[in-house]
This record gives sequence, structure tokens and C-alpha cells, in this order.
Amino acid sequence: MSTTAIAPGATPCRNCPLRRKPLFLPFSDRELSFMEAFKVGELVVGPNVMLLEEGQGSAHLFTVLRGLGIRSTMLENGRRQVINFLFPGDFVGLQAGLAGEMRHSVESTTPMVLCVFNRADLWTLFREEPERAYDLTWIAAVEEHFLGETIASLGQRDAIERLAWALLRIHERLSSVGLSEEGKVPMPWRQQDLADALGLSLVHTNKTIRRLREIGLAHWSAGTLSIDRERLAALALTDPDRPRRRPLI
Amino acid sequence: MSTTAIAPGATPCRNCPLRRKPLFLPFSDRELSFMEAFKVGELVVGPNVMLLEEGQGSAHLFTVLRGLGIRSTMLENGRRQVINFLFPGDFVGLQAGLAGEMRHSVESTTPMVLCVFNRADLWTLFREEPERAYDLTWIAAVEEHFLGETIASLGQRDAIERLAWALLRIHERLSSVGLSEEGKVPMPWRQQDLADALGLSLVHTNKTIRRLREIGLAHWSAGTLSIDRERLAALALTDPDRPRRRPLI
DNA sequence: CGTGTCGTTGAATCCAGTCAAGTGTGGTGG
DNA sequence: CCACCACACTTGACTGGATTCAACGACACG
Repeated sequence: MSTTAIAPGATPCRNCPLRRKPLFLPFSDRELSFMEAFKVGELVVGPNVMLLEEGQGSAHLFTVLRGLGIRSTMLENGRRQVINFLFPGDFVGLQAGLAGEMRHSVESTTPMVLCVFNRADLWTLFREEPERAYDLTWIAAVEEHFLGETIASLGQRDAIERLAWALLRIHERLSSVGLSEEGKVPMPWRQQDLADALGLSLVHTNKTIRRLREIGLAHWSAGTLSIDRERLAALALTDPDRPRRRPLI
Repeated sequence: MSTTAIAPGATPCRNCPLRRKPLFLPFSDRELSFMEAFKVGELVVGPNVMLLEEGQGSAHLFTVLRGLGIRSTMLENGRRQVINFLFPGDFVGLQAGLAGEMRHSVESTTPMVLCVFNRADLWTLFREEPERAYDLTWIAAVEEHFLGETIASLGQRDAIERLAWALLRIHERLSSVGLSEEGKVPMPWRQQDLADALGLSLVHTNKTIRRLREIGLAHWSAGTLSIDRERLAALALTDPDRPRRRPLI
């Protein structure tokens, strides 16, 4: 069911975040040639494939081109925490790229296509392409912000607020990468995944989702999610129009 | 009671993380001269001073030279989440430095001394000092890892495990920057701060700390903390000797 | 057609939050 | 000097949200 293949010298990463925003803008010729040089290949995997495993080193960094995934860690007591979900445009493996070992696992949920880079090329990037390096750090800082927001949710919101916040965030993120159709977005993860992400039990997650459906705030079935954005945001106590990405310098 | 002062051209940051680890190693002459150039001044503040405020822009980045602080955000429902505690060697404001606006507040707990940088110099850093830029990104990646660990704690550990984990982590961190004396480290934060960091109520935090004291795992009083490291680690379900920082590339 | 996975639902239990009151300490001003 | 207040820390009692246990239905798959 799951296949992996690296296709060296494949087409350049038009969706790659290793450049200035906004997403989906075409690269310049100079950028294209650079990406070609830095890129090692393209990784195509089926669903439910472990891309990076906790505790192991990796010679590669990845950029998600297509598909959705999960970044998670296992605690010493055997419980699983989903750190975040992976969307197209996400960068994966910087930590391992810098520190040399993975502290978390990365696995695909849907089939995925990833852009593969050589870890060893990272230093070259910083030396010869300061703009790219700057963008990379910017991505890390944005990522850090999102993790901070997650911490706030796990620490200070109750179950229904957490669910509202998570579904809203996922819906926004998928819409921003063009995966929304008539307000519906793909939602391929299991309830167990969402429960592990929000620090809730599977049972309570299920019942809370039911509550959201009953009051008409979110419908999630058959791998598809549709929401009442305004009212969900009110419940999540989050300003949905809060600015996220500002101009650099 | 609280004073702030910027002293331009002060002594270079011997404790600054903008360089390769380990901490406390002296800078090379080249590094020193660079730090002198990049550094704008030194910020000295009293306890309980708001250094950066949520929603505001800042022209500066900081490095903690001395003292302890708090990084926190306010949720829309008025509840506070402490993202993390600040120790000597921490870098503050990268997110604002890149995104232009703070999404969280930073305040001092004890008197602090910080190294001040110009946000606008960040791009110069990337262009002219790729090594420093690399180190900066490495710091961001390490920070990201710690936030991931916090997420796992808030999501998957119960109250006593969270406390054990937090006290262990704080003790380790303070020891690593040389603030330990005979196993005792300063612990200037309030129980309310720790509660807000761990997503627990003040009352329950208090009672859990009491439990830890009664079974002899941690003593925290009068701003001083001492722990039984081995048994606390066993309770926190964390391997205390897990390697944290590996060689670069 | 058995098997496994995921989703769903009910009941009982318990951990953690809330409410409320009390202690101790340091600072302030009469 | 002492009354008073502000603040952090304690402690007990009650409540409730979330977990756990358990069972069942739907569906895909070999």
C-alpha cells in the first residue's frame, strides 16, 4: 500500500517555502536554478508511511509539496503527542538538520510528495544564499509562533474550545494552500490523531465533535470538514482575522 | 523599584548565544569584534518589568545576559499562558524581529541584564556573517524542540508529572548556566507563574508541590529549589541524561 | 465470513477546577 | 510602634469536566 521513491533531478519545487512569501508565486530564474542545485530529489510516499523516526539521524531535510502528514513524539509512558499536522509548504527536519538527531517522528497521513534536500548542503546555503537562509530562519520563527499558540491552547482552553480552535486552524491552513472547495476541506486524520494533538481522550474528543456538529459549528465526516467559521472562531476565543504574516524588515 | 537603562558601547556579550556552543567559552577576537559591531547596547532592568508587550512592534532583539524572566501570552478569554521561562543565554524577540510584531509578552522576574541588537541589523548578519546566522537558526531550532517537549507535557502528563518535569527542567537549565550552589538553584517565580506555565490551577499546583515535598522529591521555598534529581526524573518519565545538543553538521 | 480498524455511545470513576477562608510576610502610614 | 493593607502561599470542601471501562455498529480487507 505504501511506496517510496526518490526521483533525483525532478522538477523544481514551485510550492517550496524556501523563498519569500506569498506561497504559490512563481520562482525567478535565479531562484529556480538555485533550487535545482540545492534539491536532491523528490520523495513520493503512500499514506501512513514513517518518514522520519524518533531517535534516528537523517541526512535529509524535506519540504512538503503535496499531501498531509503528522509530526509526533512518544512519551516515556507510551502516550503519544501529536506536535502538529503537516501541510503543503511546511518544512520538515530542520531540527535534525541542525542537531543531528530526530526528537520526533514524521509520518504521512495521505499520499505525499516531498522535496528532498541534503542536510550537508545547509551550511552551503547559509554561506552562498543568505536570502534563502533568512527565509529559512523566518520559517522557523513562524513555526515557533504556532507552537506557542498550541501551548496556549493545551494549557488554557477546555475541550470544546480546543476542538473549535483546532478545526478552525486546520480549515484556515488548508484553505490558504488552495485545498478548499466550496468551504469544504479534506480532513484525513483520525479522531485519535486529533485527540493526541489536543491532549484529550478519544472518547471525549468524539463526544465534543458531536456537540460541535449538533450546534452546527462543524461537520466532519468521510474525511471532509466544513465549518461555520465565524461562530467557531467566537467559540475558540480567537480572532480569525488576526494578521499572521507581516513584511520582512 | 524598576529601572531601565541602555548603555551603548558596553562590554561585549560573553554570555551571548549568538555563537557556537558550549556556553561560557570565551569568544575569539573575530567574534568579539563582530559582537561589538552588532550589539547596540546593554539593557538593565529591575524585577517585574515588561520588556516586550504583546501586539507591539519592537526595533530590538535581546539576549539574556543575567537574570530570569517570563515569556507569556494572554488568551482572548483573559487567561494567561506562560510559554516558557527565560534563562541566561536565551534569545528573545526573533519572532518580532522577523514578523514585525510581538505575539507574546516578555517580562523580567528578577533584575536582568540583556544584550540589545538592532532588528534592522539582522539582514546584515545573514549577508555578512553566515556563521552567526547559522547559529541563530540553530538556536531557533533548539527552541522549537523545547516547545515541542512542552506541548507533550501539557498534552500527555498529569499534574504531578508536569510539576516533576518542570522543576527538573528548570533545575537542569539553571545548573547548566552555573546558577547552582550545592544542588540548590534560585526559583524566583510565583506558584501562579508555574501554574500558568503548566496549565494547572494555582490551588492544584500548590497541593501538588506539597505532595512532591512530602515524598522528598523537591523542596521549593523562599525562592530556592532543591530536588532529588533521580527520583524526580523517574516520576517525570523523562530520561535526564538524554543527549540534548549534538555537534553541528 | 472472520478479523481489524475506526467511529459511536453509555455509565462509573476520578482528577483537577472552583469557591471560600485563613495564614504569614512585607510595606505603608497614622 | 502598631494598625492596616496587599500579596503570596495554604488548606478544606464541593463540583464538574475529562478519563476510563465497556460494548456495539459500520466498513474494508484477506
